[in-house]
Amino acid sequence: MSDLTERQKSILMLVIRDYIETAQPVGSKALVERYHLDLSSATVRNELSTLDEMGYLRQPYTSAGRVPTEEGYRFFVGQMMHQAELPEAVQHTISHQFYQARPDIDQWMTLAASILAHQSQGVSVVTAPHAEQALFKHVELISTQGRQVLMVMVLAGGEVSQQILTLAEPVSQERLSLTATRLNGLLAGQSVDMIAALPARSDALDQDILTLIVQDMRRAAESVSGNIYTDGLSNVLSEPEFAESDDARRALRLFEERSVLQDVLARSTTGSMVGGLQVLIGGEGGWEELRQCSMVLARYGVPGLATGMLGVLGPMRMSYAKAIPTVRFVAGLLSDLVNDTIAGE
Amino acid sequence: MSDLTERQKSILMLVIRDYIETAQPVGSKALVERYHLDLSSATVRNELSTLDEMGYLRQPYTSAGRVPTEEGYRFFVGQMMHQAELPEAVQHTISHQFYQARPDIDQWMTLAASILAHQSQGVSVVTAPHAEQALFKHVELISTQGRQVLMVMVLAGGEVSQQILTLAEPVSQERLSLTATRLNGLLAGQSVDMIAALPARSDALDQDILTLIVQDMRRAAESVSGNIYTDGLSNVLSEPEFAESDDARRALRLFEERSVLQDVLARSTTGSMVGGLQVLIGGEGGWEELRQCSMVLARYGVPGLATGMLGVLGPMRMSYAKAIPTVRFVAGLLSDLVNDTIAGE
DNA sequence: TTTAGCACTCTCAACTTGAGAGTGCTAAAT
DNA sequence: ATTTAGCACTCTCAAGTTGAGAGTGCTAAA
Repeated sequence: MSDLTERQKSILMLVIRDYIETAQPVGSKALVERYHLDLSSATVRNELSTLDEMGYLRQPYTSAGRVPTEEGYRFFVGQMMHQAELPEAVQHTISHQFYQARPDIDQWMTLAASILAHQSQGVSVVTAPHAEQALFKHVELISTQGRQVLMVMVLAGGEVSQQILTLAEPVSQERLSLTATRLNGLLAGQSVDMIAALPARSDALDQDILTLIVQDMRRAAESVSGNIYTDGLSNVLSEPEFAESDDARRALRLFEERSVLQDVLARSTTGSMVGGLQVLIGGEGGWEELRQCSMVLARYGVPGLATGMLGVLGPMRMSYAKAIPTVRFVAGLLSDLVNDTIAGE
Repeated sequence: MSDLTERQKSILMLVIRDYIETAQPVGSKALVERYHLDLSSATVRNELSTLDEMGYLRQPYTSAGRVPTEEGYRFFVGQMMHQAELPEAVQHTISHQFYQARPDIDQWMTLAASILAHQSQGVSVVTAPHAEQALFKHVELISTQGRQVLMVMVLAGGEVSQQILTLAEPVSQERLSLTATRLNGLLAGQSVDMIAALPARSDALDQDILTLIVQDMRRAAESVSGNIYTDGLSNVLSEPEFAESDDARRALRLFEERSVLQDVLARSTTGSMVGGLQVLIGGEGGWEELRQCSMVLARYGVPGLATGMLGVLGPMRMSYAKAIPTVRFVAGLLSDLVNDTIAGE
């Protein structure tokens, strides 16, 4: 399939680049003029026609200009993937923002989403780092009032979950602290399954908390990540392909009902993975809702310990030239942060 | 201004109700037919013309039907305010959802936002309950690795904040726990200002943590609330008045850049407050971005201890008949939950 | 006070039209 | 064997044009 002449390649790239900029079908004459090609429009026309037959381009209607097909975009991305690098100045600005931010996972995630959205002019998605296997680290019990207790649990990897529980009868803060200390000693470093397999505790309070801990850990394990951070949703509406309100609505909905999004991220180990990045074009993999969209995704973090995903979603003709290097760079940055925070020195 | 005859009132109500449903200017003939009035269209025409002069209605262009003015909506809402109640069946469904949800503030907020958005077909906004004055309750220090420490702080009222800090040199978990215990004893129940005024601690670690605690409490105090929960953003796009993409974009942006939203919520003690609810019509109070919008807002919680805001935003012709009772009911429900969780038995 | 009748106004959707851009093909030129 | 010029043809899109429909205000009669 890749038996393209050099000239064909460069024409194809130009067509796609032009279409990404203008969102207009691009014709032979315009191409020659705009890029000062040393060819006549007729020659270009012949080449376009060949590329059309090969499936890289198509005409939205008879005698209109050419528009890239999914195949075309795939070729384009393939070329792009290796060359693209973020300008150093931009790299510095971004790094700076991260190291200046308050050292808190929530802040980092928000910042990452914001940067991705701004740089790529698309919609960004970031999930918090998340351990494949939840390991218990610490629990804290804080009496708020009467029989209400706030339980704060920390997992190895830094995930924190909190929950309010109501006890059968009031318990003093001292007793809660003792219970917490006891459980911390007992459970440190254990996995959910190990904890679940523990023999029942004689103390009723211990047992209650234990049950809750297992519940919480299970929940933490099953969700890709409780929190998905997004930004740039309003960018969707500036794209001409979403001017027809109905498509835009569906896309927005996708982001509000996180479930679909979780699915996409979870299954995204499939697909063509190049250089740690993954580009899904036209909703590859069967997401009806994303048929006109592309995603640039990357996994970041420390494999086996704690990883998360991040990426950019945009129309098929999104600016890959910006999205790809940005996603790559931010993924690297977050990996470093996770590494510093969680893994070895 | 309110010297309207009964007939004028009922015609005005009908016009507005009709316009809210159809989004079309409503004319005299259609009005008579649709609501089987015992009047001729000519009579209605005269009344409409009077209402027009009084400033409750206006014509978008010569010889078109009538459309409500802001004044008109205000009248409509005034009438609505007292009568509207949520059907019992719906009340039960909603309560049920709350008591079935996991007892966790985050869950409750998300649920509230979701319910408001669905019921009102608008965009919902909910802020977490937040104490006017931050009182320290508890701090926990958890060593994650090397010199990295996770600090989890709980305020009276249940707000939890977490932050990662890097120490100058590694410290053992034992020493961290001791420090936490010491600080907990020292600071329990104190306000930021009291803590800030404390004499410097001799122990360097103590002092570092203390500084951080003050910082964190200050931050918690100044933001209306760190987290603003929203839902139903995609509903914006289904409204015909936002079909022109540019307005919709601006509205969406408003919700992404939380800063403006915070402002609106913070300043919203102004405005006509009836029965605990507040209805802002046409961006009353000078928010250019909200000129075509209305908001139904309520404060919930335990005054003086912990309160939050919740509300619905929609086009000026939003369904007040749904939004008002829903907001009122959910506010009551959340107040109960806050009360159960935080305040006295 | 209410109503019928009438002339008038204005919008909106449907249709028409012409310019512009683009194509494919063929035959000549390189 | 390529490349190019020329030409007839196709299709879209934006700009007018038009007519039906809905609505109004006014006047005069009930």
